[in-house]
Amino acid sequence: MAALTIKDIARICGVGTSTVSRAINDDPGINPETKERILTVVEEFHYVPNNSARNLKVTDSNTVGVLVKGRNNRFFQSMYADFEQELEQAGYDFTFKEIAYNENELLEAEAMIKEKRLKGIIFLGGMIENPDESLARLDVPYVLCTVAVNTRLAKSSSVGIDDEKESYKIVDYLIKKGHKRIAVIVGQRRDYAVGRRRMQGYVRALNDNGIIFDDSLVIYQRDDLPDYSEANGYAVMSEFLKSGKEFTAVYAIADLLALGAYKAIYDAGKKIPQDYSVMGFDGIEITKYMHPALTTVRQPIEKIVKESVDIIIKEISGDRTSRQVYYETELVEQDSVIEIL
Amino acid sequence: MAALTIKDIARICGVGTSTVSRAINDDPGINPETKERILTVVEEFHYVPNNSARNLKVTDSNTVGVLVKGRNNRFFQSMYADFEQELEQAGYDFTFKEIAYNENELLEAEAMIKEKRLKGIIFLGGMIENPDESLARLDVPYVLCTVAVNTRLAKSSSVGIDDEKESYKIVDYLIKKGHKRIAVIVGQRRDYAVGRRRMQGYVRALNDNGIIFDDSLVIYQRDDLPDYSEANGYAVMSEFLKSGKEFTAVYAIADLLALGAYKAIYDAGKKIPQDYSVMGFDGIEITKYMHPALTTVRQPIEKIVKESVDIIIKEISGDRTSRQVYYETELVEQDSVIEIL
DNA sequence: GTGAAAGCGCTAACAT
DNA sequence: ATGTTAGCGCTTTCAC
Repeated sequence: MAALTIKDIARICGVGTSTVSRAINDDPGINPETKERILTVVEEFHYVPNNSARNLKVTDSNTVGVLVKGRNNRFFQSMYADFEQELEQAGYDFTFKEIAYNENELLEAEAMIKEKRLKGIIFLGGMIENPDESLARLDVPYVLCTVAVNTRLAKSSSVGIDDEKESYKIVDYLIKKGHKRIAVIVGQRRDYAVGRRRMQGYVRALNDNGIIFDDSLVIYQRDDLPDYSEANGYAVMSEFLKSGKEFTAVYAIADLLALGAYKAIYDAGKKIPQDYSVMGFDGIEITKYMHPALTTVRQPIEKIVKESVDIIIKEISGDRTSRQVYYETELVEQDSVIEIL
Repeated sequence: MAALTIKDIARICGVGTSTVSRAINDDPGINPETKERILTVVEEFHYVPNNSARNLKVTDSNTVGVLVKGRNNRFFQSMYADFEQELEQAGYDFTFKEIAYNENELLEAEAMIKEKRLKGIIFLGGMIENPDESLARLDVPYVLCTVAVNTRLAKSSSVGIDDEKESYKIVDYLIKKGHKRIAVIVGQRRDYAVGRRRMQGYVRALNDNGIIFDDSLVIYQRDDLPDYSEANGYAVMSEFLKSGKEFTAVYAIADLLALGAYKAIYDAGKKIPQDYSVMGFDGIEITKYMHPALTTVRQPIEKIVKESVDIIIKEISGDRTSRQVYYETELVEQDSVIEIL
């Protein structure tokens, strides 16, 4: 049961290793009969090539990596199928890698690039500081897809939405529906990524509508529960309801938080939207199945993915122009918001 | 920007490659000063070792692989964190790999084993025919974790639940609550995996309680929608409701299907549980946040994961006894079932 | 404590 | 069309 190598197959078939290599890699310059004979043996002995050896040797991989910050993030996971499809259609192989929030995406990216000889890499999610500088040392083109950054980008391509602006849209919508006391479930206290941007949009919308910002309506996620989870939304909303603060609407900066908030509100014996209107952010599929269906803004993930792939391919093909593309979200009016007054 | 190799670092530091290797791998037999000097250079030049080369050379990996059948399966994803924790605690590295439903797990397993020099592999989910035979050629120990099989296992270790029995439990519970006309949302028409087993439990529970099986109450998932998804549950339940069949409870063989069914029922202007009781299967977290919270059976994922890891470690350590462990689910009585009559 | 050198399994020149 | 061979970048004896 010792692992078979290409040499073993070559010996068994009485051919050279390169011929075996040609057979298993669909190389054109090989006699079809020889090929078939070899493949039969490969099949019979269940020979499986060692990818490490192949990766080590191969110079021209044709593979694009997708490096996802955060395991188990439903929003990003909903994009995987699109990435697969787009990359496949463009003739690229792909490899996904999910890393934990506390892992360093830059190191991981470099490791992936070397290990798999990537042609390009797409960063999905997370927060990268000064990408123009920190990512400059990558050997291959990269695209930041829904990645939060703290600087204006010049050299780094990016695709996503403007979180501040879209957040503004939500709050403005609630205000237009007559809401003045709008609670908001934001990130953890020191969230400098999307949570912060969405919070900023909230504040600006209030200001523009002449509503004084009341920080007692700001609900921070707990740091002892998973970020952006139902459990976190439930915990903080339950607590907030107990505080007795007056409000007519609550805006959760992620749909799953809203789902948790729903339960907290029901537990308190209140009704949505009659007692409290609720809005979310992201537009994940589950919002349709919530009861009542959650009014939210939907990120155009198909467009975001397609553009990310388009850019990485252009860059791989030599066009190193960096582009920053922002898409608008779509306001999905469902049943969780009521007009008041 | 050409990729740095260990040779480059060695040259820069004026040492041999093996010394660099020792430095980056925390090898004990190295002068601490030399080590520090090398690591400084490594840091400065952002040298990242090539994992393919390392994997190729290394014989003793200490890595366990987890091969997941099905991308984006929320039930399995909820187990990842536990796997990580258990394996880490046991001193093993791990690597996850998700493959599509139509990919061959056996081939993929062999490739993984070779590429990463795995010490053992855990199959998560899916359906494997005749594992005793088909998996015999793997070079390393393996455990089937929540994998459906069509034979009695002798050589293959497995951990999971008895789907038939647990399904029986659910239906029996509904019957004890007075329900006689119980619709069931099952797998696609030719599902030979867990869907089939759960269906069998449904039938047996009816029989044992003297209720005649009525196949017009069996609702098959559509094959043009994702398996076990909210969308599928919604679509088939909507259709079923239109048919006007009489029933008082519906049992969905997966929680997400139940979530879809909820919406279908609401859309029809009916109430849960007053008009229809609903039960699910799996006990994923979201069931707590559904409205009303879904009564379901919860798979003891912590136990399942822990036992899987324990077994693989024992087998790796030389104890090749094969074990088949079945856990009971926990009936989580929430608010979606009402007693009738 | 450190360096030289062999070789992991494969692919890609280069011969033939 | 096929075989021989050189290395990809690393770890690991084995000398020193």
